[in-house]
Amino acid sequence: MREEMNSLGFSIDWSTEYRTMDPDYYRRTQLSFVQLYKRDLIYRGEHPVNWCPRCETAIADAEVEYEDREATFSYIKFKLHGEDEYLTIATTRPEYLPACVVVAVYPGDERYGKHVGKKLEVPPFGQVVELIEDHEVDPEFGTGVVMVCTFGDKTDVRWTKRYKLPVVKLIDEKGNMSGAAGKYAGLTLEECKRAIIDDLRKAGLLVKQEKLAQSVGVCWRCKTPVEILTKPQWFMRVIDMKDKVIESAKQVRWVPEHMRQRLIDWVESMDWDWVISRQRVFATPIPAWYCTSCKEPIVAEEKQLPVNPAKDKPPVERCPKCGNKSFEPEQDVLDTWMDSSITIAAHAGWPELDRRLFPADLQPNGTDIIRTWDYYLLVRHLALLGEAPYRTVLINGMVFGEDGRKMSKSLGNYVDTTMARGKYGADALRQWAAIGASTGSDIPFSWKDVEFGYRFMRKFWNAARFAGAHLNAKIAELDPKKLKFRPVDLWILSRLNRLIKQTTDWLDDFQFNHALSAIQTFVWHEFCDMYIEEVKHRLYGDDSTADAARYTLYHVILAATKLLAPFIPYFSEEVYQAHFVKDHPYPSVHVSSWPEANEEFIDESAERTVEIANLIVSALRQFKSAHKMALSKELSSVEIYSSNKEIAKDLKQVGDDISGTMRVSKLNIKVGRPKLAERVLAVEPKLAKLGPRLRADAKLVVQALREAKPEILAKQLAKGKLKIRAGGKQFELAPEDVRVIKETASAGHKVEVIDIQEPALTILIASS
RNA sequence: GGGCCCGUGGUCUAGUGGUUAUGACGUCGCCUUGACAUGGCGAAGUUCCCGAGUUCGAAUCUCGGCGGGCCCA
Repeated sequence: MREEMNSLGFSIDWSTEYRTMDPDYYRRTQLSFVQLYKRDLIYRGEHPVNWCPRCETAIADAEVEYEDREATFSYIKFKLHGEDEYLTIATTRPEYLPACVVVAVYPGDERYGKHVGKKLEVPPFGQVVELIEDHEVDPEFGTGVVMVCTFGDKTDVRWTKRYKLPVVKLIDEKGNMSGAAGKYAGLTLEECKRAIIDDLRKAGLLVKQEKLAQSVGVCWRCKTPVEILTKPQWFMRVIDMKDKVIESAKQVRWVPEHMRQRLIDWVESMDWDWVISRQRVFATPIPAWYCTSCKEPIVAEEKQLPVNPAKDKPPVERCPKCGNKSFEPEQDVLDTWMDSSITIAAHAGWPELDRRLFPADLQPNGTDIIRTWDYYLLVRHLALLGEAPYRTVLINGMVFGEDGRKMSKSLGNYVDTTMARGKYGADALRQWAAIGASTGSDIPFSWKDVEFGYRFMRKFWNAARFAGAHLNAKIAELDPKKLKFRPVDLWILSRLNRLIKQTTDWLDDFQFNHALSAIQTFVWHEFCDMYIEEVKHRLYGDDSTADAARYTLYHVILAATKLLAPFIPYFSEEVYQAHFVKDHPYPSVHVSSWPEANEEFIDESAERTVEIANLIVSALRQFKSAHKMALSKELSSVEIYSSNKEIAKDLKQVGDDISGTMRVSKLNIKVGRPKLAERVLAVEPKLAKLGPRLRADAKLVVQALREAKPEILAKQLAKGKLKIRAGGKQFELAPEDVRVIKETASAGHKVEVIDIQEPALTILIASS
């Protein structure tokens, strides 16, 4: 486990590892027990508890899982006492008939109202119980008459409490029928159910049986259906703490936000105090003894801890209640959540609390254990220390198989981390985990995402290798102020600094998928596909700006390596060792400083200019592709036209980059339109501009623009303003309110034409 | 039955009221390009589950339905 976690590159300080079974740890678990006992937050009592008859132990609500099973719904006749009339009840648990203590109907139910208050005879023994009304009865379900038994389910527990009904202990700790079951005593629940149904059928009291889909509470460990029985147990008084816990959960930051609600819903739905004693062998001993005479519990003194009551002596000579001198040890042990729920305080050294470690900055866990891990941590630290143990709870989703279903061995959709890591390495796997789903969502395992992560690293490695071949020791020391940067350099540096800022913000927000995806897109598409291709001609030629390109390559790769370090720790370390460690004081990328966004490098003008240049480069690539030309094929002459003087002026600064990248012998950038026939295809509204201004009239204008002849609209627009009538009203549109879609004809001329619509550019390529 | 979440090309997925809906995988076509052909360029493919409402404008907000997941009863 530990080896696997290290292999996956988890950043864990193993020097603070603890084991809840070590005496030094369970001393603290017992101390928390003793302290809460003294403050009456832990008590011993006899209450209904969930009981697993196979494990023979009490279990907490949080340990009950629900499974859909098919049950048999039996309709059984109960005779009205002293009358010759019957009421029919429906139940899935006829074996509980001997423990039936009352029968209930919904208040005001017209079918049964006249019988309320009368007595009924419960088969097969004929005990006489009352018919009462209660709003919790569902009149639509079954016959609308329900038998209340001790205890068929949690509703029975509420009714028993509400009406102070007697408790019949019908089943024992092994799940067998007790003496209260009369002639059925000793049978298992299943045997008893069959025997009772047989007897009822013979007596003519069984009306019918039907199948019913039912959700059954089962033990999370062994999947045995849980029973409810009463037995003296230790409890923590959590019901009284509901408001405090909810208030505290509201103060904590939850990521994603809505996970807070899950915890609150869980707390609000709790009916019982937390049963903390378990009838198991291996766990933290409960530090208590009992007086053999009066059964008074004696809890250990703090200074005695840790104790094992089976071996150690109680802190008193005589029972404080009856004076008896002999004691017996508590046999039960503590719920393991009693250990795990103080981990944050224990980790911070509690009872001597190191305030640097408490509360914890982050509590990360899956959606499945909000009601256990997050809840128990919260309720226990609130009880012990009066404050929440964590500032932020980060909830991740569950990992599903490739088929989108929960991973399970029986479904065969199971992939373990060792297997996944073995094929493409831990860093490829980590990228899938980071990018496979947004934070908090369930995430299907995906080999193709793992492989994509692997391919990304290969791409980046090759780019770094390429750059490395062009770099030398002095690059790192170049003074950027003395370098002749070209706009493409300023563009990629600007984009890099935006990326640094964005990535940092996203990581602060735990949006790992956004952060990694932005880095990947930047590295692969902006840096590799565009920037590197656009500077090759400077690196190979005798260019006075080559050092600026080298400086840029160096710093982009270094910063990207650092940004990637949390995602792909092994790979970024390899890159750092291969290219950067020699120039830096830090021996590892993981102890180097996190990149800081430098606002001075954010250059909107360079971004605007180069993004247009990139459109032109892409257009020329598409042109070569469409004409089945090799990318390296020379283009003898290219002319680029823009009617916008500013754009034309900007483009002149990047003309050499375009021609160098796309192998253009003669590149001309011109203001105006080429002397070729033009056709206006459409004048389209920019709704983001027109909508807020025109409101309801926007629709009319859009309609009018669609119906008018585009040529005429464009002609008017060329004069500065477009006047249009729509719905009997006059509207005036400026050129920036619309987009004019044009097509330049090449037919009959010895050129090929490419139109770019936004911004409007026309590219002429001489046919060869 | 209740709460929370989700429904987006063939598959998985991003999407925060605004033009032509993101990306990956898959499919198809093309290109030796000087780090990467294990690469690049491009194409086809989406009634954004359905219906109503709010709005100038809805994948996005509201309500209802249908379907799914998780947690609980």
